[in-house]
Amino acid sequence: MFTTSSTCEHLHDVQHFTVHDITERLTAAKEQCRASGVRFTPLRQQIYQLVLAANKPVGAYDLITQLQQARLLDSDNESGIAKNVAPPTVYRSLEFLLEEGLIHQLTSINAYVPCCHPRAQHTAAFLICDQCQRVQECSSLPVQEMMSFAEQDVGFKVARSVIELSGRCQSCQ
Amino acid sequence: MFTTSSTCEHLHDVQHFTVHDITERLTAAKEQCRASGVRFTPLRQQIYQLVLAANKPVGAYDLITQLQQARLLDSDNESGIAKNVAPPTVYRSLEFLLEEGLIHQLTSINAYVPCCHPRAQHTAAFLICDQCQRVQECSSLPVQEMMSFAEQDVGFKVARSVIELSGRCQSCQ
DNA sequence: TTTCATTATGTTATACTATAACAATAAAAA
DNA sequence: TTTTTATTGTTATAGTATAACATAATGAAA
Repeated sequence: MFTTSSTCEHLHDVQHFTVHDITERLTAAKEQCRASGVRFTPLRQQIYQLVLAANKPVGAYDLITQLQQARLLDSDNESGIAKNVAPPTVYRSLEFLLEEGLIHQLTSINAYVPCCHPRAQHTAAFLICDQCQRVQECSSLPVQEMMSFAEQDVGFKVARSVIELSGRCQSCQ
Repeated sequence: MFTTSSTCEHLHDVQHFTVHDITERLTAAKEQCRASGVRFTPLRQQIYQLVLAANKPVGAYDLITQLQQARLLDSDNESGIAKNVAPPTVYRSLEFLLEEGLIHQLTSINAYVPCCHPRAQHTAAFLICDQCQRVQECSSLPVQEMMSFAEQDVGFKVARSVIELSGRCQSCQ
């Protein structure tokens, strides 16, 4: 976990967490939210957990399906009828998690992954393997240079960035 | 047109073409297609023209609307009833134009812009102004470095790239 | 030229992604 | 408690994109 490449200190697999890792992350997230005075509600925790537990980028509608199944198994529910979970429910929580820097959005594939270094908003690039679905997050030099190019050389004030490279990861070649 | 920044030889506004520029582009595109043995059909030309003429990134459904209006004005059409233009019609032509390298897709805003240097597939970054909608295309050093970082340092074989920075352009600050 | 194969476009239907608007509920503050 | 605020539920719909099959136009072969 938190694989550190020999050539880049800021390159990480964003998935394939152990149960222990997930627990750790959840605890850290709780603390972070408490510290910044925002509410890490059960729903938000649950969705964060689902994003962490997935071994690939997860879509909003995947999350809806999983939430419905989870609610189906709830002790309260004896009817066996799935409670409907509507899109706004997950999109709002995803937005919260994005704002807290706990997850990243992969715009090019309409999916979400955990942030490998939860902290204040930061720019990152993502390497998305078409084959194994693995995602590597990278906030190293070339990313910084791209930003400084835009801001310093071009005079462009960057508010949001989408830097996503798709292809084949090393182990899939 | 083809604004060249003093600090970067490969930074260009992708829009605001004169009528003359558009004609020139169309001619060049015809020649390019003829040379590579693909068919630059009237529909494809028309859609390319619409993308060139727009002074901002244009969405697929914008193009559908414009196509419908254009067909409404056709000499043949005396009924005054708009012929329906369905999504596949424009998506297929957009795909063609992308493959020929005549346009770029802006994934983060679901829109399309002309390529400022039509040629074989190339990697480019885009600076998208939230305010004036202007888009600058950039294939300069930082972009190259990002690619070489992925390929050389990480061993990731890049097939497609989405590099889009949104914010405020210099003149909008 | 006629026939055949290929490519392009038309057409219908639908899948997928995301948000608006308002109601109900739960938590925090007064 | 009462009031206020934040969160979640609910319904409806907007926006983006593609599958599948029919028709038409083009280019190549006979």
